[in-house]
Amino acid sequence: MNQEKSCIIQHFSHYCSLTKEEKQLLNSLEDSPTEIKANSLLWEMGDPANEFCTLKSGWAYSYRHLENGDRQILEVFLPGDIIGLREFAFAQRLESVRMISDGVICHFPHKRMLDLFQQSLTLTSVLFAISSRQQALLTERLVNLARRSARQKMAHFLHEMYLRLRQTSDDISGQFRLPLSQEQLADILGLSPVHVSRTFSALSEDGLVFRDRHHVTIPNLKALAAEGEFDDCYLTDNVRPLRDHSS
Amino acid sequence: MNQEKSCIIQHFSHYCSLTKEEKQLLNSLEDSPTEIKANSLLWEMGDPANEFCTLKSGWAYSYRHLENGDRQILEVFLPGDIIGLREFAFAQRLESVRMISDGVICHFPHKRMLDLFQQSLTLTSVLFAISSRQQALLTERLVNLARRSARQKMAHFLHEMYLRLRQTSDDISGQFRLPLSQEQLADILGLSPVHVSRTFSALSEDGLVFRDRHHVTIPNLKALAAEGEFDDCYLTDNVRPLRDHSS
DNA sequence: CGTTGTCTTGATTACGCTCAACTCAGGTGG
DNA sequence: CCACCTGAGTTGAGCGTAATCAAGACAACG
Repeated sequence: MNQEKSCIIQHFSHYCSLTKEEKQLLNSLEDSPTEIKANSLLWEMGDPANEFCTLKSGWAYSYRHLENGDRQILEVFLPGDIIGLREFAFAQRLESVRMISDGVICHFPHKRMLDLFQQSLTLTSVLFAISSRQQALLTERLVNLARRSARQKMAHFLHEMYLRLRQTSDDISGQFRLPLSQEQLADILGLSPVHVSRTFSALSEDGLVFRDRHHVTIPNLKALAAEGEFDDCYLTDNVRPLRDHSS
Repeated sequence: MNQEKSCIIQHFSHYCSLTKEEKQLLNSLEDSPTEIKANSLLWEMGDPANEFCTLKSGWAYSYRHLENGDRQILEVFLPGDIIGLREFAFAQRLESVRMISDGVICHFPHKRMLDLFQQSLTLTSVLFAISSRQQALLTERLVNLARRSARQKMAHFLHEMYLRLRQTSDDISGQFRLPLSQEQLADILGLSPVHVSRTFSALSEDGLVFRDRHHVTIPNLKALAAEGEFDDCYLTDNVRPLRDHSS
């Protein structure tokens, strides 16, 4: 197939084993890889929406601005993720998307969704499953934002990021790079940057998380999970591989 | 077709005009209407998930329990809504669902999704669009919970409910029945029941919302929108009717 | 070595929570 | 018909978590 393993194929393969034809179809969708600089805007709320993107490398986030100048980050995208899936039903972007680091994205016009729907029942199901998973992440973040203390929010978020990173990179044994400023963390967690700093200190004092610049160490994953009431069922357990009749 | 207009057909028709065959297919999916009592549980988190439901009449909500006994309500479902769409990719329920009022639901096994995917490109697209819209609602609630004051949360939520109700019931000119206790409102908005009461009083004093038991009056919709920074683009504007090539 | 941006630390403030008492409406039974 | 009970909603007092404001530390970079 392709020398450099397509990351969208890798992503889809998490859900279901794919036939050669399906892989080819997916490959053809990921056809225009574009390099993109850290901190640059993919699109802004209100822009016309007629494609989504797959993130081949780098990190990105979607966010919304509020009238008082606050900003809420909605999702953090990692390599392999699909960006803008949510806006399939809309003519305009509902949220802005910005790169965190340098990266490569591929464009995927909404129109071609219909090709995918027509040509493969399996891929249709998988795409639906991916959308479901994104919703589950969002729901979890909602609960996190609405109901938990600053400590719990931080603990939960760090745990989630650790698990998501471990799913693609092979084991990283309690350590990872988190290329987010404390201001960005604040915008994710619904806190002030100042309080993010304090919360990090507090977690550190209790030996739950250590951090040096953007390098995070989690000495005891279970302890962190307990602190953040983290339950990974929305991330891992139950992702069900749906199968085509014909496969 | 069907004497009593199927509410799922009505729902789908919002997005796209449907052929006779498509309507028949949809009708066949909504095959086992079941009466269900107020306050009864549709399912609980952790239950096996192999179907979703369409809500023919009555209100329902999905929620999550937290360890400290708090509860977060994730979504409020109105007649015509699809419940449990998010869990398509999962083997277990990620959230519990409970009826608010007496109602009627129809079951729709996940397996039959594949029939739908195979038989109609249009319906596949519309289902995707419905899922997108639900995500948009969820995202909006997330921003609301994370970043707004109690006043704004209330204002925003009431405005959203008003618009959603107006989309199905014909014009209700600033008044509607909101069959939610203040405890339920608190669980939706991430507030304490006590503070919901205070916030209602505050909004009342400023003439933004009047309320008698479960009857809500909004004298000035624009003022309420301003208070809650409400922007309806996620609800109405941009829902794009996607069309099948063949139609 | 100075500049810049990010992070830290301290002091003060405020929004919403908790606890508790009270009101009120609706329902029940004597 | 009235007395009582119950559950929802209201109001007040005090408290706590996190926000805000402001000053200082620190690292990276020119």
